[in-house]
Amino acid sequence: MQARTHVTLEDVARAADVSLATASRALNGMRVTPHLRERVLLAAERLAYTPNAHARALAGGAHRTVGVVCHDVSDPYFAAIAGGVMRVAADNDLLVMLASTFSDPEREIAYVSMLRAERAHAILLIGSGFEDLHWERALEAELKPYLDGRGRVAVISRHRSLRVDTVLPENRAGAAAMARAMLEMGHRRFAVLTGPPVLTTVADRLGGFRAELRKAGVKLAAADIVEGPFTRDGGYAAMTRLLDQGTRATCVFAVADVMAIGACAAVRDRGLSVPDDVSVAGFDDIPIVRDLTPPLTTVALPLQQLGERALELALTENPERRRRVLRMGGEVVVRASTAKLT
Amino acid sequence: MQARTHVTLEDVARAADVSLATASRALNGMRVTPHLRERVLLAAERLAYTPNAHARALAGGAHRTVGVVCHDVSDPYFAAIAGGVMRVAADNDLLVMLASTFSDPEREIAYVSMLRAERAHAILLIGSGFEDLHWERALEAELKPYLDGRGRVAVISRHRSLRVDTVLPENRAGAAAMARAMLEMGHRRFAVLTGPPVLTTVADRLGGFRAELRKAGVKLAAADIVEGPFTRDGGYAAMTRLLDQGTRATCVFAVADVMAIGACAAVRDRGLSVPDDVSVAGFDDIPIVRDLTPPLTTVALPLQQLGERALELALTENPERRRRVLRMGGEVVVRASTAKLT
DNA sequence: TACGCCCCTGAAAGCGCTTTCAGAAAGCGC
DNA sequence: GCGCTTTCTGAAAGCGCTTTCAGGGGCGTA
Repeated sequence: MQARTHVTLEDVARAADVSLATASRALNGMRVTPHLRERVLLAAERLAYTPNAHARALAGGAHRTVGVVCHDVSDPYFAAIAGGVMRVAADNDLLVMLASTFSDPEREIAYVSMLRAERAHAILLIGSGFEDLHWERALEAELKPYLDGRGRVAVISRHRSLRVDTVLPENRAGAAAMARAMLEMGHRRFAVLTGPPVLTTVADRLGGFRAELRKAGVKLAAADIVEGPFTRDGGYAAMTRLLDQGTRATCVFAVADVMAIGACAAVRDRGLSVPDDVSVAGFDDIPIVRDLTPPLTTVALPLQQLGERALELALTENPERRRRVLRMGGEVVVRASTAKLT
Repeated sequence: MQARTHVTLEDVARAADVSLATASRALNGMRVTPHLRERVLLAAERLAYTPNAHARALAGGAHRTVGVVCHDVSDPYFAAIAGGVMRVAADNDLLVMLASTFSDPEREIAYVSMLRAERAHAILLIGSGFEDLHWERALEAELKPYLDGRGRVAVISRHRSLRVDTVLPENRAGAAAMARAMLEMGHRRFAVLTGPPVLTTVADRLGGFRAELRKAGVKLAAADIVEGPFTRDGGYAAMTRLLDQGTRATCVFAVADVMAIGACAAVRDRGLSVPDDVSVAGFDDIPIVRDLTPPLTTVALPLQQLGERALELALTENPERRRRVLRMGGEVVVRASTAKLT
């Protein structure tokens, strides 16, 4: 698209018979005689002029672009968050560059590098956060110019040492609350369907749940923690394995709703019932879960708001240059996928 | 982010004690004495140099960026398509600029303009297509530089006159097939939950369904076509209205799965049963619908592939400069949300 | 009518990179 | 060892825009 096919400011200036400088000023709303301004605007309109964003950015003009990195836009969790980001972006006339890493840390770094090359105004990392200091160092190095500046990065997830503004879902507390809720409902035998443990999000949810059980003196056998990819099918497979090994759990906690959905399907496919034979709980409260049968008990996160707040955070100056942390969500929503044990 | 905080090629060249030109060549893999190349690469590494994508684009170098415009990323339909786009983008080292219009045609045009300003390699319009020639003219004007070039635009949806490469879901044929399937199951009284009629996608689905009924001599009363926003809640509200007005339909066809999901909820909330009291069918086959109870009968679209093919289309040269049209999907998948009428 | 001040316009520099164009260095044959 | 060709390197010219810096015109004041 770099062919001679684009109208330039010079073309407009010539058509309006003014200098380049004047044309630029007219287009950018600076003081120009109304008469000339009109001529320029008209010429621009007639020629269907679109300023070259690259030239503008290069010359130091405004360039309204933000970068967002997530695992997978097609996952309802990220889609919902992205929805919030998009809303704020639209309100601020920002163009969003979205990248899916498909959970590959290398790709995450590569994308951040590309966003840096694009000189994105702000960078948002959603659900990043790997339990890997080596990786975090690399990310930090990549993010350097942004970190030095005035806080134009925000993350949604916990990072071990990265000093950036954070919107933190209450993963640990939420999972703990879920454990408490299930204990109160009389459950004593649990199983957990977990995702890749290198993700801090997973670690926190699993950790919070376990800790609370331990506090209550309830054991969680290693065999009852089954790991799988962070997807519907991952949940299905994990639950199937659990069933295969003849688990005695009465309550299964999946660290993400999408996994819980798969788990429910697996239970049903065995001819068992949720919640009569086994209670299933999830995490996230993605929109669809209230329309399932039975509707899913889960830990609610205000997903759209997560995205909104994160972008707002990245967009507002941070004069004190201190890491701002916004904790959100974490309430247990009990629906019909979990039953009281009598 | 335009402060003096970024390392430039000049810095690298100086550090490596070579000229700018040599540094550029070394970094871009052109012929340079191995000895010098290594020095440059090392210097670049040490300084954490990231080329300025704007400068590069401006100077005519490669700039790997594509623009995607959709209604709302958080909608499962678009999310799934976007997933496909992301996959192909990742394979091609492309950065994706994603914009949500929230179904506002003005905003759609504004975004295309921004993408044009960014000199995006390719532009993808997903589910665009308004039944509004005035709008289409404006869009065409905005897209001009891309249309003149060698086919770097693709759309997923039908446009009336826009001459661009198209990945076309079989909306009309799919809806017709659904009508046939329902007729074969014995239904004779129908209702349709429809979206904004200005969307060609909606028009085609509604049109295909109606035409097939008419062909079979089955009437569809105007009162039995209820319109609502293209969302879960829109479907819920529409179905509620239908129920309120005492519809006698035995089968309700929603022009989108998300609406069908809302419709099912509305039916249940009335204490009625899907499919015993009323059959519900949708369109799209978004991933979640097979996990609903009952699983949703729908017209299947290979959503992810839609996105993949569209981007591939936009990325491949089109020497003959003819509009390429790829028709996809449209098979009826009968699940348990629809019942035979005896 | 003449002088000074202020605002507006135009020329030009530069943002960071790629690429052309010569010139320098190196390689070859005789 | 000389002169030619063949590489490879460095200087410089843009890419399209914003912005500084003077200069010029219009106006107010005496």
